[in-house]
Amino acid sequence: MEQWSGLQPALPIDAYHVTGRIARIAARIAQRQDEIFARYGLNRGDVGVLSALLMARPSHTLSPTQLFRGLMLSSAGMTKRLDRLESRGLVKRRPDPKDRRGVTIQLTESGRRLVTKAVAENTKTEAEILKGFSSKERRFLADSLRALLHELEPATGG
Amino acid sequence: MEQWSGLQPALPIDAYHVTGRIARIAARIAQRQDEIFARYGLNRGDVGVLSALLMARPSHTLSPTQLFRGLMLSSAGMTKRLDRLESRGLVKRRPDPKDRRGVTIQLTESGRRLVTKAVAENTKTEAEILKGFSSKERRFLADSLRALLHELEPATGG
DNA sequence: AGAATCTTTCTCGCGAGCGAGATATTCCCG
DNA sequence: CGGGAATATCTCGCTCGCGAGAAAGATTCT
Repeated sequence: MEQWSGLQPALPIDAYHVTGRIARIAARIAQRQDEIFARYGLNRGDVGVLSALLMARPSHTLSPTQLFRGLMLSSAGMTKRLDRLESRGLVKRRPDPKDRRGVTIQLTESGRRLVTKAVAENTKTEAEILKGFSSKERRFLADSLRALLHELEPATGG
Repeated sequence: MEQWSGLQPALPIDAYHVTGRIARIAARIAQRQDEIFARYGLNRGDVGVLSALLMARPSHTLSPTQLFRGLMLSSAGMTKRLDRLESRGLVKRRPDPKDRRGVTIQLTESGRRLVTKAVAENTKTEAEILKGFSSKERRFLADSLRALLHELEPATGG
């Protein structure tokens, strides 16, 4: 941190130096993810759904509502995504036994295998991005971003 | 899982603690921008074009190629954006006097007024996001993000 | 100069997500 | 218990951006 700060003269940091760069970085990361996931026939949204299900213990099951809220998507968009994923056999819709309006979305075994591979490759690639950062710098960055995210969505953590 | 504070040592930071948060923050910032710009009848892409033109001195003029490269858009997408903006009188297409294949896109006076207002309001809102950060923290964050962006697009400066 | 190649912009058709609203079910409260 | 409000999912029509490729003009090389 000191090493970077030392290089900069005392100019005030305007918000767009942060927000603009974040937008741009996010777009670049998204591009890379698109390339990687395309090798598995998936797009970023698909992987979002599948990996949310992968992390949902113990049964790899969530409701469409949980999914679209967690993934910042409309319910209409989620319906379409789930249609695509289900038609490829990566997830399975079942009636929710507790709520007859509802549906549960379960990751299939083939979905589990596919998303595991895609995520592993992406993780490897993302680690590259941070290779120039020390352990301390990473922690500071991650903590700052957590604070920023908290500013933007007070309810949740992450 | 995410309970630690910045003071606790020794937990390694995985890349997704950075990349995942950046993606999420970018999505939230985008949501806010969408709300603000919608009040002026604009979307984020429109503002990208208009503010690039606004910054293009001295004549507020750029080519479609400069625009779509700088804004990470396809040429097809840029054509459509420019169609929309031109039909509203916010920009004007003229033949490029130096290259008869080309076109120059010029911000109109009404476009200039509109984008100036929209950007001013957005800037005010974005400053709010960083209000919890000290001057040092802002600098660290901005510098880290610049380094990260440099990692992702080596050619350009951010 | 002429041919091959590159560049610039635009057209076409498609995919993905959104908002509005439909339908079925559950919750809340008198 | 019953009626209105809330919730869960889905359908429909729309917008936006993308990839592929067309058309016109510029550049390069011999």
